[in-house]
Amino acid sequence: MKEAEAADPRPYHHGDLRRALVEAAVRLVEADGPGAMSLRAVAREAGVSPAAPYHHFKDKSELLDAVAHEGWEKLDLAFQAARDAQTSPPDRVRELGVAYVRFAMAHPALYRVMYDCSRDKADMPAHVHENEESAYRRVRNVLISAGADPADEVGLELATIACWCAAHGLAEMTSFKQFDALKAELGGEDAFLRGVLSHVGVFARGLER
Amino acid sequence: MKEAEAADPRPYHHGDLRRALVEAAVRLVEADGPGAMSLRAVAREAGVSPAAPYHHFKDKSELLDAVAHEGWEKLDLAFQAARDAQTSPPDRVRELGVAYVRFAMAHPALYRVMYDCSRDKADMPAHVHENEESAYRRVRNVLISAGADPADEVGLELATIACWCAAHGLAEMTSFKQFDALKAELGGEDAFLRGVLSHVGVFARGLER
DNA sequence: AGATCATCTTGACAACGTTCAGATGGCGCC
DNA sequence: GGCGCCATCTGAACGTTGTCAAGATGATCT
Repeated sequence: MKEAEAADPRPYHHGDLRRALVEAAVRLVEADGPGAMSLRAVAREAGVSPAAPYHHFKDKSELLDAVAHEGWEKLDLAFQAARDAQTSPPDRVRELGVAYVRFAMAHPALYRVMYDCSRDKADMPAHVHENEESAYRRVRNVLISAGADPADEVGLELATIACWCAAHGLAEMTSFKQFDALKAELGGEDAFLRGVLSHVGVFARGLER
Repeated sequence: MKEAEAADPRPYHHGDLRRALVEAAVRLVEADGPGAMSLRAVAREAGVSPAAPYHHFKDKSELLDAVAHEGWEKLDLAFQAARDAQTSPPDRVRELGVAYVRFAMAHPALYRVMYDCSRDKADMPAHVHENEESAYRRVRNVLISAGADPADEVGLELATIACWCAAHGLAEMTSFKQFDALKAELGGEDAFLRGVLSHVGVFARGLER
């Protein structure tokens, strides 16, 4: 085979399996859900034998890690867009949250894989992925540019975590509840998302103003 | 076999399989994680053949539904305790959140199953489980007793959703990040949880007071 | 007692993850 | 330029899983 699949160093025998496998995996995950993604199906899709993937990934879970990595990169792209939008800094925090939830709604299966992988690697103490970390930093920086005090390490971290939690919670929630009535009443999905994200302050009642 | 397993109507042949299966399933899930729970292992644990469960559950997923149901009931118990605690109504909202997260931390695998099941049944339009719904109502009622306006349907629902999202997000987060440094700095886990839940107000900056 | 019906077992099937011995072919070395 | 090496891929196999169909078992009702 001399297909010359337009890969930079034109590395292997096949063209560039590994890349082909990851792409096939992402496609299958997004099409039929994470549960339906079998190693054999991925190999089939890529046109290789069921054992071929084992020369590029030690495990099925390592393939899923690669899929998750792809997801974090896409999320980072969505963040970039929201961060560059021309809104006032405080609004930008909220818009980042909206962008996050919209990403999860656009790629529900991918989103699930991203978090499943994080969970399964939680045994290592204080381990963080690069991409996961970069997304975290991005939120943190927007908070600072929105007026948070960079010197208050603890407060800043708590705020970042809180943002993340609310956005992640809402993202998961919208994946199995439609809230159609609410959305209609509020005049659209965006209004709904902003509404929820704005309202989380209820937890703060009685503390911290 | 005439074991007479102390079941109310002493219903079946075996004693009360179904109950035994659900309990074995919960045990296995909590012990080795949701992924390690196989139908055959559950049957083995209960001392029956691999096909026996199919007379009580149409699917593996239906067994998992039962496990999830068990989980929602346990969560409801934890809520009950937090709701009956002698705290001022506004604090009670936050303590409900803390109780929720503590439940998730105490039963991480069960918690995961609860949400995986909800997700997988999201195809039905506007379908809600009874237990899921009851937990939802409970939060809503505490919000009302904490001073929320019961007449403002939309606002109340948004607030309930927001509480839920923040708590669920934090619950998931703590399942794969330890936050040990932060907890130490704040003087304990409870302080950490309260800190995050109190801080979610950042999303509200620029909107809603 | 004898029939009925839910309950449980046996045995089978396809699909899966994973492994291992061997085929294949591109690359550097002489 | 020929040769050998080693990464890459194949084929076949093993054990396990979810699921199903056909038969055995035994409690319950008349």
